[in-house]
Amino acid sequence: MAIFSKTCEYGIRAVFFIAHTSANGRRIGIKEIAAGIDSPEFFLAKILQDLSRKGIINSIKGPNGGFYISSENLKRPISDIVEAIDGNGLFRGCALGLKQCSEVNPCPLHDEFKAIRTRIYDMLRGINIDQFNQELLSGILSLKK
Amino acid sequence: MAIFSKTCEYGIRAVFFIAHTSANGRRIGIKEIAAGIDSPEFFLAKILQDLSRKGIINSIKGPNGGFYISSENLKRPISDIVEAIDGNGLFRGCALGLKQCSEVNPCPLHDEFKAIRTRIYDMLRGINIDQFNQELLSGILSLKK
DNA sequence: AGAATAAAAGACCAAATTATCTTTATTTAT
DNA sequence: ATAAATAAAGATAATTTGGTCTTTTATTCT
Repeated sequence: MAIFSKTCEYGIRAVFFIAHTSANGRRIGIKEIAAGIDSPEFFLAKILQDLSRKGIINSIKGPNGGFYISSENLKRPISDIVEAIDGNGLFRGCALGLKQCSEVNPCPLHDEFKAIRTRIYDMLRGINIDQFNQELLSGILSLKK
Repeated sequence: MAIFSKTCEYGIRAVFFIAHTSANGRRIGIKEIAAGIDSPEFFLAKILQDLSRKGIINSIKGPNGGFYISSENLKRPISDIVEAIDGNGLFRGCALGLKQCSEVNPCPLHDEFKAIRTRIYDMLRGINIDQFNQELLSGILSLKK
């Protein structure tokens, strides 16, 4: 198993791509995004519709329309995208799927994973979308396979 | 998304349960294990068959048969169970699903996740099944929901 | 107003995961 | 030998995830 679902992988990549290519209010269409991050177009459309409905990204219909990310949304941490798509299962809940697992009734892996979960959460919450723009622009980072 | 698949959650819980209840060569049947860890019996049977085939746990058919864990297998790290069931996707590969992601061509989350993946792997590799027995016996840890 | 453009929404399909039930093979005890 | 116990293997079904296509709605431009 991977860390994120396919949906979430595509979602994060698309958000970075939109932020990267549509800086200063310019919009970008679904076809171009899908090609840019190498994902199935119609599937990605569903994902972006969902993120748009949830207010994580922005969109406008019609000619010259497309997806973009408002300046407020650019400040969102990556954890917002992950939580919107995959929920908080990566950060909370028991690694062994036990409902009663807690501090007083810990599963065998409870303490070990507590630290790791916190670290993942802090990391994803500590960086926002905008922070990657410079690095993407300077060509250090890559979004395509 | 959770960290492990359902299959893996049940698998780990079952392995702990077998190790816990069948110390010194005693065997335990699938029904008892399923009840003990609160998992669907036939589904768990499949999982244990698989782990048995892969040599992670041991089993014997017939009267007084059942599952057990040899002393060598008790020394296995938890990572062996995870790798046998969920593969190494949690430890290796790109968090964003990019095939070309690497040190020289890193995805935006590459460095952040490198440390976390390593930590998860080291943790799961650093503790073996046997180590939990004492804690389970002393009642500190819990396997049932 | 009408045509063109683009996302939103809805219907559908495929594959993987999770789950259940039945039959078979192996071992033990009588 | 036979019966009983038990895991292994096989078949099938339900659910979730991943993916595709078509129709509708909103917007813009002429």
